[in-house]
Amino acid sequence: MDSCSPSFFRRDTVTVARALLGARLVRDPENTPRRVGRIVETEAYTQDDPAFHGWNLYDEETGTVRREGRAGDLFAESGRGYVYLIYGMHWLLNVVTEPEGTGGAVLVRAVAPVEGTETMRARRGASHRDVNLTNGPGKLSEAFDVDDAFHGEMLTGSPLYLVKGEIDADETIATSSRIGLSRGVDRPWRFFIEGHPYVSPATPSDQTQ
DNA sequence: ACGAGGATGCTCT
DNA sequence: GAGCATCCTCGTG
Repeated sequence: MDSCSPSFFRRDTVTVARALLGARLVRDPENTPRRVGRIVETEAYTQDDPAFHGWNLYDEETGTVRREGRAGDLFAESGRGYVYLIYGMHWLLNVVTEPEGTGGAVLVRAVAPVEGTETMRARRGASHRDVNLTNGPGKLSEAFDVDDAFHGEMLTGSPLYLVKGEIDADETIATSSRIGLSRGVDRPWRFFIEGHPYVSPATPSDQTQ
C-alpha cells in the first residue's frame, strides 16, 4: 500500500486536488468490512480565495493568520481532516494541504465504490441506485461514516486514509468552476474524470443564473 | 428530464 | 437574521 503521507499533501493545493483523482479513500474501522472508493471529483480551496472558510482569518497585507475556531484548523499540519457540517445536515470531508501556517484544503466531492459496496448500501438506505451511493460530498460521507470525529485527525492510516492512484490511459481530467458557491466562482478549481458515472450531477457555480 | 422548495444547525453580522 | 463547499421529494411535462 502506498498511502498518502503528510508530504503528499504539503504542496500547492491545486496540485494536490489534481493528484487525488484516481486515489483511493479507505475506511477501515474495527468490526466492519473495509470500504474503498476511487476518487473521481475534487475541489481546491486556498487561503486567498473568497470561498475559503478561513478567508477572513488570513491578512494578505501582513501575511498574518488568526487560527481561531474550526476554520483556523485549515492552517494546520497537512494531511489532517477538515470536516464540517453544511446546511445543518451533511458532513463534508476535506484534507488540509500546504505547509503548516499556510491555509488550504481539498474537498473530496465524489468517489466510485471499489470495495465494501454492501456496507455503503446499508448506510445510505436501500432505496438508492448504486450511482447515488457516493456521487456527492454529503453522500460519500454518509456511505463512509465520515463525521465530526475525523475533524483534525491525521488521514494517513486506519481508520480513514487515502492511497495514491492513477488516471487510466483512456480517462481525461476535466475542470470547471466549483459547485454551490456565490463567491470565488471565477476560479476553475473543480477537477473530475470526464464522463465518469460517479461524478456529482451538480451544475458549476458560473453556469447558474 | 428537470425545477422548486424544504430540512436543519453552525457561524458571522 | 442571513447564508451556507447539500440532498431528497414531489410537482409538472
